[in-house]
Amino acid sequence: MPKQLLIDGHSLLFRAYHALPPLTRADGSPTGALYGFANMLLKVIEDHQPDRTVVAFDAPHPTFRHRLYPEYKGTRAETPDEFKRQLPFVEEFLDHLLIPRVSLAGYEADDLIGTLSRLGQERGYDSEIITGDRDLLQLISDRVTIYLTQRVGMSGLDRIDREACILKMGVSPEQIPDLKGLMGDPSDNIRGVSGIGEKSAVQLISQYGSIDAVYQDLTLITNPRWRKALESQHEEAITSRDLATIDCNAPIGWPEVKEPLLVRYSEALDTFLATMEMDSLRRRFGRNDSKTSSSEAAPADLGWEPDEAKRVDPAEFMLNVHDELTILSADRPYLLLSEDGRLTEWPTPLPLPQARYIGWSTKALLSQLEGRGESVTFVHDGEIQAYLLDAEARAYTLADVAASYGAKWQDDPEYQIRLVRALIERQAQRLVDKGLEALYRDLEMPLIPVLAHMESHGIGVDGPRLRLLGQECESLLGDLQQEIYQLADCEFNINSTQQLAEVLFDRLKLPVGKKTKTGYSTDADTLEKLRPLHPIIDKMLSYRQLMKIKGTYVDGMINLIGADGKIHTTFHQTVAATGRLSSSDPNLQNIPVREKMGRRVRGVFVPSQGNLLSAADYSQIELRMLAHLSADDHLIQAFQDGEDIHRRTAAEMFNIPLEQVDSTWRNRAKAINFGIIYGISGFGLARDTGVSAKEASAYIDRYYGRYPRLKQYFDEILEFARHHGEVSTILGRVRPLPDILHKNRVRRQYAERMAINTVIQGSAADLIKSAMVAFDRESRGHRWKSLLTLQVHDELIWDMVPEEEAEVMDVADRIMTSVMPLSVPLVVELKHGPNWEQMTAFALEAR
DNA sequence: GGCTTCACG
DNA sequence: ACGTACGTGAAGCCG
Repeated sequence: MPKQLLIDGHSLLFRAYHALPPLTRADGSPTGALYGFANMLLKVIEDHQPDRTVVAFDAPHPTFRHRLYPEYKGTRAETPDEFKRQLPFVEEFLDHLLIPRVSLAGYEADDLIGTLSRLGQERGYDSEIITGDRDLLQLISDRVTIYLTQRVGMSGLDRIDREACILKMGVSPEQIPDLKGLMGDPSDNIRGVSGIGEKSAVQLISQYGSIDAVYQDLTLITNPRWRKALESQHEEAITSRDLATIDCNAPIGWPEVKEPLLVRYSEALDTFLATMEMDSLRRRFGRNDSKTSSSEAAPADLGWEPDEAKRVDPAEFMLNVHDELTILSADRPYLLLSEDGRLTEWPTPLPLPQARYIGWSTKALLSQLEGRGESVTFVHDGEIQAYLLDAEARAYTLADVAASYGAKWQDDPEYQIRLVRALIERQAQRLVDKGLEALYRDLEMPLIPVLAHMESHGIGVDGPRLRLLGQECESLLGDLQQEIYQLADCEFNINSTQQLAEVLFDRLKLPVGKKTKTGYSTDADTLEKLRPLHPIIDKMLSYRQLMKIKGTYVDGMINLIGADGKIHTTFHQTVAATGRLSSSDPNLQNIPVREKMGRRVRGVFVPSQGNLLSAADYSQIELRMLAHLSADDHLIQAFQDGEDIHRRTAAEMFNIPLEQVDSTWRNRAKAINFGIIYGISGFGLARDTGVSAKEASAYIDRYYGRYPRLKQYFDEILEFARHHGEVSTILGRVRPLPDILHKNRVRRQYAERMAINTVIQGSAADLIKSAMVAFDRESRGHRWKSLLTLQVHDELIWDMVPEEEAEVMDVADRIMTSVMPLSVPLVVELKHGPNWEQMTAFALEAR
């Protein structure tokens, strides 16, 4: 049965208006309600998958209300101005989506919705109605369902069918007008019978069935107060009931819906959203259908090409999808996918263990299968494909991607399997078109099982030692708390930045520093400046540090130790827009290392019994990558000479002999080198080094003076970005940069820094991922017991069998330094130890 | 759920 | 005159 979605426009807009903060455009005009409305609308369409959608609005001027009643709506609050001003935007938004909207002078949205549900029924449509107005419950039938918006928040709808209506209201849907006729409805200025409230009305209507039946014989009403009220207000009851009855015969026609897709993307819509400054919405549906089609955009010539020999003929590549022996198909629905990629049904043993499968979020599936001692080969993963096609989309579930292709959603496993296949096929073609198949097939796909193994192996944690560290923090925190209260001469919540600001800046009259959106900042930088002014600052800094350790690393991690005494992080392959991995639950890529106390957290990470931890980390990987990409002679020479790069930069920039560079100058040069990678600005550099902005700008000029090719290369990146709206890494990974030509300078410059940083950071990510895949391939022939367990951006860590270390690390070192030949040498530093804290450098025997 | 802070590369 | 360093994840506070 086809279904139509009927939306109560004002109701939804009001919900959005109240649920969201008063967002505005840069020029101050309000857009919060529009933004909320748009998101709710899209979500509802995505969730309900209707065949058509119509939005009904109350008449703009309810003067000629046909249901005659003088003060109709009189008690409703005045429509706020910001709300009214957004209505035209909402209408324009709907027009762009080609969603019909209806309104009619003298009629409320209720009547139009009632009429539309009747018209729909005549044409074979079921109706689902989205509203916050309970009056509409009277429309419920076996063909009509109501979804009520919640009173708080924006998400979540309450599905009301006949049974739910009886449960919620105490009467059946068709009895609602009679109920209102007795109890009234102040919000609609329906008076009802005074003296009869909700409880009484429900009792009367459920007992007698209707107002007419109640009045059939008032002597049957034994409650004298009810009888008197009913006797004296018969006319009132009838009028009120008629007022509460929705008119399903409003003089409107059946709106034509021309567009077969659920949500239609167009340039005009994109322009509209840009004007409204709603970039998250633009991304939500814009990107997948328009940008990718202009795909003659070649990846930037970045000086390094993927191995030509590894490239496949697109036809052969597509074969993986078409070869019905090897794929998951609707005829063989073995794999049931749910939203989060969880395996819900999988026969044992596997039907075709040698087959090559396709799927969605396959790392999660692999891990579960591994837990059952089975293994499969996935040749396609729709989530990874979607990420490579649009690294900014940020949501790649089957439902998200289906929606972006305008596909319908059905909560039916067999349908979803057909959908997976169709989407994977389509995305595979796009990957080929965009020149991304090598990155996809030779890097990201083979990386999936590598990550799955790392996750399932986990890393050992010394639980008792972690708990002990927690206790130590706790006792130190207790002391610090008392000292802080004493120095402040009052007790307050030290964890509250607001309360702390009050103590520091109001009570203690310390000078304020930078501001945040909500008040004065109390971050470590600000506190550091106040340190000499008051002894409380020192205590605060210690308190913050310990609190972080205890809260995030001790308490947070204790809960995540598995039954095997290990921690199993989750690596995310489709999160970071630059191509890096990320880690969560817990995040093992940000375990403290810089400060002494925090470092002790590292000490609780241990190898398996009898093993040691071994690590290999790339030295200065991003700067080396930059030297290669920019082909700057000076920078390349610096690395070829094997010097300390920051010292060398200081010497070059400040004209000091290499051996005379002291730590001050070296640190400045180091800050500049970092700044370069981040897409440097004079202000940012000044902020981080403490020199004046003017001085910082002068340093940048000197830097570019010394490394002229670098400046030229950055200009080339920006030029490319402006022409193509995206940049690419060394392996052709693409990041869209929609703001690169933005009229707002702040936004534009942010995009420019992203452009530069993404090429550098992303290329470094390509490199270490390549090394991981290559190492995995190489290690298969060796049957080592040592296993790779962690990746921290430029570092790999193994749970190492001591006897295997020399061989494993020799292979690792060789692969890491040679997997991607660059014009500068790659250097890997090796460390090992009994835990992650006490790691010492070691070198391999010369071979 | 947004804001602030802070841990890492 | 503006108002910025890049990329992440987690925790506590607050409305």
